[in-house]
Amino acid sequence: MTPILHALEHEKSKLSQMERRLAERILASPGEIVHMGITELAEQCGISAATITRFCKVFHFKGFPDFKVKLAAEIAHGDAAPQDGGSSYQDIMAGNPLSVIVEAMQANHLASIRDTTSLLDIGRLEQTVDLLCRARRVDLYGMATSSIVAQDFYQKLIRIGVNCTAFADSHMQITSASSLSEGDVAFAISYSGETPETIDALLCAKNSGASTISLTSYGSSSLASLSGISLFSSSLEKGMRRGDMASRIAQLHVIDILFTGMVSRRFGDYIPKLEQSYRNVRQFRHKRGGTE
Amino acid sequence: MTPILHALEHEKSKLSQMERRLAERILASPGEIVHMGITELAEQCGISAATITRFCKVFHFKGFPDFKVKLAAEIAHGDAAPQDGGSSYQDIMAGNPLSVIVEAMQANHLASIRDTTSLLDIGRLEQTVDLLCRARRVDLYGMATSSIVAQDFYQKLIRIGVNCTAFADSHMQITSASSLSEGDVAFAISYSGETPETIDALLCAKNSGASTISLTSYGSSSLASLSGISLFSSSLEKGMRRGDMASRIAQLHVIDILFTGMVSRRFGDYIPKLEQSYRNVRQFRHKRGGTE
DNA sequence: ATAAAATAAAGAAAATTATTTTCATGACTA
DNA sequence: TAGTCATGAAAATAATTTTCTTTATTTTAT
Repeated sequence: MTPILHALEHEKSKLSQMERRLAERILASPGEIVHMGITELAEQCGISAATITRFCKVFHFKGFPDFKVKLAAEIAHGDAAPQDGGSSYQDIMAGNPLSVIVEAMQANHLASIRDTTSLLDIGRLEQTVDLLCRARRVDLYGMATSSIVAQDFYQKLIRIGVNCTAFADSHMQITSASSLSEGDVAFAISYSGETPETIDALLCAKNSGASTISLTSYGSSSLASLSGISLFSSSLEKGMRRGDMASRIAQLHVIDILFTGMVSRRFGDYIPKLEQSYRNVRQFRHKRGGTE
Repeated sequence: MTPILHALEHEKSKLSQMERRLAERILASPGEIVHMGITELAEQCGISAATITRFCKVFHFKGFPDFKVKLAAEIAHGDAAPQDGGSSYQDIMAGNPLSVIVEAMQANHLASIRDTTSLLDIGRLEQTVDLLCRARRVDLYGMATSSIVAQDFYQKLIRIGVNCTAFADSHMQITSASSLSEGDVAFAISYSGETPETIDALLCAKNSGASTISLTSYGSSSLASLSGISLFSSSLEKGMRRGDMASRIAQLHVIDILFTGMVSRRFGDYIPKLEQSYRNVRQFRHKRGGTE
């Protein structure tokens, strides 16, 4: 199932009555929805158009048309792409031979990258790249698995001379967040979007006047709601226990896009720094001569 | 090419000037179009919105929104699509619009995962899983980008109670390697396979009697040659400057396979520990209650 | 060959339609 | 009993489509 539909299914229980009715209608025949206007859909569900718009915002779409386009892209995925096991996530069970695991893992990771790409909102990416390029200082927040992603981004950013930090320690995150100010950027990464430490840090950064960006798995989450720009990677089905594997790869995929976007935008500034950083590492090593 | 885009390409010559300009804009980056309003697109092409609507009708769509939804569905089909085996890596250039970067990045990452999977040697993977499951102690070595991968593996391994370390500091790596002995495993990760610090650490581990495993980009490298088991991720074409992006994702892909292989093999031992580790994190958080 | 008529292309403005926001109401909750 | 929440109605806004007009191009009749 596609991330959007999956998210609907998953969050259905948390929705209000009318919203649930809408969710059910969408799940019943997603293919129809994409060719409908908001009014038509509202009538069919016996609800108001306003509710539909609100519903779309809950799921972080810009509005109903945006929802339609993204949904259309995803359902298209679903019934195509059978060349690598389809884009559905495979659960990995006990006692499977390694060859099965390899296949399943490949299917998962491929699906996760594809799904993430189709969820991406170019406009938001642009904004994010913009903020990051301009930022006086960038704070990266993430715990556990997400701290890996944060550190990865950190390594990239310092190579192009962006003033940034990535603390794995939650106290340091807060401390750093408190000292941000306008023109700074706080970037929070979380698989669930509910990691308290990360939420706290982002809130703190927001209060300090920094721009806030989140990268979470798709679906409504606290972190996404309270951040200025919310970016998403694809989420996995419930049954899949270790969803953070694919998620982490999907998040790195987004990070790579952001970073490349930055470099591409400010080629002249960044590339020399990047080259220099590579050169310095090599040079230093040669000088040292492998001893020590 | 998708039917819609193909049709545009084909009929382009028969269209009028302004319509051709529009068709070209759409063909240039179809992915962007679906997220645009008619007005925005009109401006970008220097034509009027009316022309766009007319254009859509020529191609038998109900209107522009209808066109967008259909196009979105179609490019979703096509965007992955290197099932022809031609999994070629795209170079990412300066000044590219983000939509192009997104597509290129997706192509790269998908290709890199596919290629890596096909390079994998199941036998070696089995051996590796075996060694890791039995190991008294596991050392993970990796510098810079590869240290991210090492830390990721570290986080996974400690969750299932494997006694392991992942130092980013090269002195600590050596120190730790020196204290290994038979029955221990040293796992070295490096994109180039030539990182001196990592090579030193692995050599040291080998001298101490530990089993040695390397994970590098495909090709002959010092690290691969001197390790007991050498695993490979896909290597990129020369032209691609920042190959470490895709490489890192490919390496994580391998790590995921190894880890899942371990869990799958010793399901009874590992799963309870894994569950416990998740539970503890949650529980601890609740106790704390979000204060502090 | 040239002027008038016809046709086609394209934009501007008007009309329409779709979507979003605001506001008011009633229902449920603490 | 105040307060929050869900919801729809209506107002506001935005997007799209249609109509109308202009301009350029081609055709045709002289």
